[in-house]
Amino acid sequence: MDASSDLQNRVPRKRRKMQRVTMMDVAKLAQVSPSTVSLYLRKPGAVSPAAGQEIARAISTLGYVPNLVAGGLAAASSKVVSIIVPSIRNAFFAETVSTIQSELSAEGLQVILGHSEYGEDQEEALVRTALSWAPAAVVLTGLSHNAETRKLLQASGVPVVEMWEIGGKPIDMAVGFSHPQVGASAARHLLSKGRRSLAFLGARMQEDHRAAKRASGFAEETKRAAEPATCEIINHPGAATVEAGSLLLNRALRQIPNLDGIVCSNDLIALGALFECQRQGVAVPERVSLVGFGDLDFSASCIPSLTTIRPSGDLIGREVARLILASIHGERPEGTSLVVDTGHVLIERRSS
Amino acid sequence: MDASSDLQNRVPRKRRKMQRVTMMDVAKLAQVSPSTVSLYLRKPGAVSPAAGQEIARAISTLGYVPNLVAGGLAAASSKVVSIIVPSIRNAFFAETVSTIQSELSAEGLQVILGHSEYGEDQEEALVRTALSWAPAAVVLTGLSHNAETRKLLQASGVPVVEMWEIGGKPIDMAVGFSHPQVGASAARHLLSKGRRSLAFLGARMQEDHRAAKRASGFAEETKRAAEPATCEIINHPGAATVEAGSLLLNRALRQIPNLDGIVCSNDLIALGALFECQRQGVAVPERVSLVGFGDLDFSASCIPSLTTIRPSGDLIGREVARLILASIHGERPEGTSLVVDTGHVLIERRSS
DNA sequence: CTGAAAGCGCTAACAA
DNA sequence: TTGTTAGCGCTTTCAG
Repeated sequence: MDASSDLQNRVPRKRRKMQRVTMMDVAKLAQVSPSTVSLYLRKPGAVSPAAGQEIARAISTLGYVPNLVAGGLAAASSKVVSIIVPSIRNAFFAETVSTIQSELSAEGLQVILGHSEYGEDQEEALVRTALSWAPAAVVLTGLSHNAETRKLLQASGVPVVEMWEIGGKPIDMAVGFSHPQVGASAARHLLSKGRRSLAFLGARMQEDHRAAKRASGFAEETKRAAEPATCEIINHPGAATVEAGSLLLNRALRQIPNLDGIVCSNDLIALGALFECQRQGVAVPERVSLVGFGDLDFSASCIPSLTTIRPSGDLIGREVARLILASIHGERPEGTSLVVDTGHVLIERRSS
Repeated sequence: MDASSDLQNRVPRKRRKMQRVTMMDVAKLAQVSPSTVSLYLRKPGAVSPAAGQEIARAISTLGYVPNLVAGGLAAASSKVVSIIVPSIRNAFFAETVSTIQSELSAEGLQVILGHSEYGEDQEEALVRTALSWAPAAVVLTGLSHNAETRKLLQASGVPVVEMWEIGGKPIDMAVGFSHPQVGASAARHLLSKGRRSLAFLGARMQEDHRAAKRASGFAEETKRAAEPATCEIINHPGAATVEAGSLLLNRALRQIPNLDGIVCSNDLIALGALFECQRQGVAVPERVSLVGFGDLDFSASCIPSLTTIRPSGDLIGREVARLILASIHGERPEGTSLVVDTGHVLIERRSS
């Protein structure tokens, strides 16, 4: 009897749409109104201790799980933050995403992830779906986006953080560092070591604008050098992998007879170049100095250890999270800049 | 003038009240009812061409973006798939997540990401929030979860896929391979090379149950060998990094005098071990054979190239996506097993 | 094929 | 502090 009546009113006829426990159920059991439960959930201190206790009990006996979808609709802004990166497989972005996720989940925010594969139109599509979640914030990678993307975001009024790059006009906020400056630092380092025939080995630079900027910053600085030095930029159209590093090194060796200094657009490429040098009998750093970018896991351990530039994806992630939380809490400081420069550090090791 | 008006409409005073374009607006402009628009959006073929055209025009002139939050609430199931991995920084999971994301986004599903840092209670919390999105599916890593997690998931009725491991009873569906078998394959390979003093170098095995299973599969197989062979398992409590590989190798060298065969619980550790061998003057493969796991980017390029076992995170991702889509479309084949074994392949290279 | 109507579960004024 | 009252924007019967 009891069971069947229960069944009837909880299981709507057709779709066995699973009798989810709602806030209403909690309210009934706790003998308060639904809005009190809602209030309790959002600001536990705002309800009387007695009521709070009842509600807490009801929640746990019923196994209530709040429905964030409904909450998001009612509040006109869901608790999701959409992050769009070129690729999650990339260790840099994985680190940043991971950090952002940790920081935001502590505040009850969820992370929705998308990857654009370095395509601006892909990115636009992702922004579109992102926006359809009425997100609390959107995080993009870099400052290069197509016009439509910028327009959509601007029109939405949602806080936007562009990360991993500064030096242009952000849509809203930006956290990162200057890529040309990274290239310049690398160039200065090699020049200071007396290297004069330089090469920049990059991958996918037709799409990866940030890598391209590191390359051009490098080239500029070389031109500006006190002593005359030459510099060539070599691009591998495919992904930035260890394998690409090997290929690029061989091309550089062929194209530049006196090659004595190399900057790679990231440490994976540098590792490949290092392995290839070993294979070709090119002594590092005696004959050729090598500088990477990223300070990945292996960079300190490889042989010789790799001189590299650390951008700190972790710090970027933390700052992104901080800006997002400030925006959400309405604490966007008027006076303070909404562009955060996380800088970069050149870590000198054996390879140079 | 222009700037100030721009500012005004971009930064609403306090709460972003924002007049979003709704389906209603589209309906009005297209002179049809909202439900027709809704129908058109879900099954364009089901409305008359004339109406369809009007609606399409209205959508584009208005710049309408559907609100998935509202849709999810009404449909009682949102278009999100929640994926919970131990860590996104881990290249294996990054690859799988990336693949799942690509496959699902083609079907209009979003991916929400969480990482448990190898903690079962953390995982439970993530499952709780995941469920509060009324997700279309939930993806977990591995088969080890606490009782509460299993209960929550089971009670929810949401399709669940456990990935990267099979060999136990899944909550619902599972895609992966047997870790003990991976360990056994590695053991057989080394034994076949005449190696008799073996070591398994692993990291974080107190939490990473899958690595621990590879280790025990390895140990079992060694015991079972025709010729007598010894095997030690050495664990590094911290994360599985290149650095850890170096440390572990040194410990192994110290503990096992005649050490001649090593299996690492992943390629990062193997790379660190390789570097350390080079530093210590231990010839690979002459004195010690080395086998990794994962077939990461660098494994084919390093010196000597690394013998490793490829689990194919990509294939796992594709299968996970396939099962999810089948579940959602209600095509779960009764007869077919809901456990997919993606197997593993030993790739023999120079290090053994 | 199209439209009217009834919510989905929750939040946020506002009133009490 | 608590309860009442409206929706949030969409999907989904069910009629027409």
